[in-house]
Amino acid sequence: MDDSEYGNEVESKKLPSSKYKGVVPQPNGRWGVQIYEKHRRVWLGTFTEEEEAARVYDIAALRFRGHNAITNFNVSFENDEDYYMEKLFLSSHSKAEIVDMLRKHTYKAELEERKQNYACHGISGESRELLFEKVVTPSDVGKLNRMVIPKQQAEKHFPLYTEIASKGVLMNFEDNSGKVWRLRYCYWSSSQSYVLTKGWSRFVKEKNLKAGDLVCFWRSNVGPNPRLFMDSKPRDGSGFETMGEVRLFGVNILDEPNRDYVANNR
DNA sequence: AGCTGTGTTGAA
DNA sequence: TCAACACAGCTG
Repeated sequence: MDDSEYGNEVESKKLPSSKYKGVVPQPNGRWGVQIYEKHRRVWLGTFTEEEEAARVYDIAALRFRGHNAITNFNVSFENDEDYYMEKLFLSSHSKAEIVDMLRKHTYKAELEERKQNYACHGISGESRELLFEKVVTPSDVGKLNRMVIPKQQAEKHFPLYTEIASKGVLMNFEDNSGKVWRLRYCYWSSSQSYVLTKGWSRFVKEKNLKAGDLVCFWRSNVGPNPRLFMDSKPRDGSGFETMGEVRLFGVNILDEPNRDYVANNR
């Protein structure tokens, strides 16, 4: 008898199965990773190490299916700050963004960068200076797609010079999850108002902002560059649940309804 | 030329 | 939903 039935893996055409979920063998000995969603396969890249591939699957599973997803390794450090940071990181990126990072092998680096950011600035605002808050009006959250910044606050914190006032400037704000919001800020001479325009309606929609809710603006001068922050607070909060402390743990931030996933082929 | 990732199928 | 298998087509 020949040895084709056993011990001839080297020249055998049969690829070795992986013991890990979502991990499939590649002809060259590397490992592919895939996850399924709605009858469709989402390709997560190829990796040299089988275990690395398995961890990639786990990350995608957490992002796609929430923290109860079946994974290859135990990722259940409830109460662990690193695990919380990772959940926050996952929930503040779209599925497409996470898939992209996994495929490009940049997920770990980007997560670490976010953690560094957190360590430097904190999420609870201890290094942020509150600039001002505004109770949003019905027209701020209506169809005008703009928010008026009270003139006194605008001129104090976000001065615009006449040459560019009408054209406006693009400003980047981070919210408490680390998500960046890019908004146009300009002066409308017709109404003599300072307004946030392009990008504002997206913020309203995603934060589910209602008239009477609060929008807060901060600045941080820690680190190389000054940074701006904005986020919303519901109208009748206890007044204490700002951001940062409680409410961080135990919230199913990964259980949000699914949104945009578009496979990106490149 | 070698590799990745898709097309496809059948099992659970 | 899942992995197995074959290989088209992409990349360098």
